[in-house]
Amino acid sequence: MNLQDQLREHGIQPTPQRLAVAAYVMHAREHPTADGVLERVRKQCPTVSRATVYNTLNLLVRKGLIRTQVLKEGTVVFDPHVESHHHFIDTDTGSIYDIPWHALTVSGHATLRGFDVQEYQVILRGKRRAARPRRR
Amino acid sequence: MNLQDQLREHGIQPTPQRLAVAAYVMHAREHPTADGVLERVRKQCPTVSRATVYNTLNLLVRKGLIRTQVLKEGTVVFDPHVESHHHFIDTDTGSIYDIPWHALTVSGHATLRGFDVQEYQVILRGKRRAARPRRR
DNA sequence: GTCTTGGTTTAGACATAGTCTATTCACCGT
DNA sequence: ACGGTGAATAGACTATGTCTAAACCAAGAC
Repeated sequence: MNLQDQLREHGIQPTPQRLAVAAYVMHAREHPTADGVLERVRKQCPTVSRATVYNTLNLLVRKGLIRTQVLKEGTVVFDPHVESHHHFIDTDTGSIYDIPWHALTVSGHATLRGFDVQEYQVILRGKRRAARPRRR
Repeated sequence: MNLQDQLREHGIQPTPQRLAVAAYVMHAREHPTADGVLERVRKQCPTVSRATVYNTLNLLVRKGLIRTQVLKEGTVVFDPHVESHHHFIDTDTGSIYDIPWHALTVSGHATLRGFDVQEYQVILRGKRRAARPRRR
């Protein structure tokens, strides 16, 4: 399905600016910040304003196409991966990696007295290990 | 042990301003922000500057007396609880609660390919349940 | 074709979190 | 009293994010 129809299905009028923002953020792997999206989108659409990018990102969040995550100091990051998953943060570079939901198991959250847990995630911090050399 | 000696033990010259900041933040239960600490400390020490509060908080973090946590949008919060623990965030009020380390168990983090996990915590979100009425 | 209308985009003002700098202040040893 | 070291202060500065008012644009009514 093309992006234009995907926006329309969620009740979002597809404009060139919104398409540019959505095209980038919905396929981003690096958990961009709003100003990161702005910078990137301006390469293709140099007249786009900051307000439009912020408005569009918030709109995409309200419509459930992307999520925000509080993982960096001082700024929110956007994540096109809307299903539950965990995050690993490289303490050297600040890079954020998605960890699949089923890679980790958390127990005990259902029996916490006085807390009605609706969602949770594990935040891991450490160093990215060099990928093991692939055998030919 | 009194606070003054505690600061000195960590190589921090105790000044009235630093004592006021430390006295508050080291016993705070509500995970205050820097500006929250400023506001509170000014009640007792109205001439204290923003820079001093920020400097002191950062100093206490560097010396290991408190920690920062990235749990709120747009701002860091301070936590006097320096040992590993988890956090529950009330989605209605934004209040943050500490969850003891042993209340939850996470498995799978040791076998993640390509990630050298040094620390982790679980972030839970939901609603605080009314405390069960205490029997007299 | 022109007018109107509703939603969109824009620039810039505003708000808040946090850092930095230059000056002033306070304490200590001489 | 004097000088020096570190701390505190006010205010400038940067960055993230929101808000507002005006300009813009596309679609339908005439």
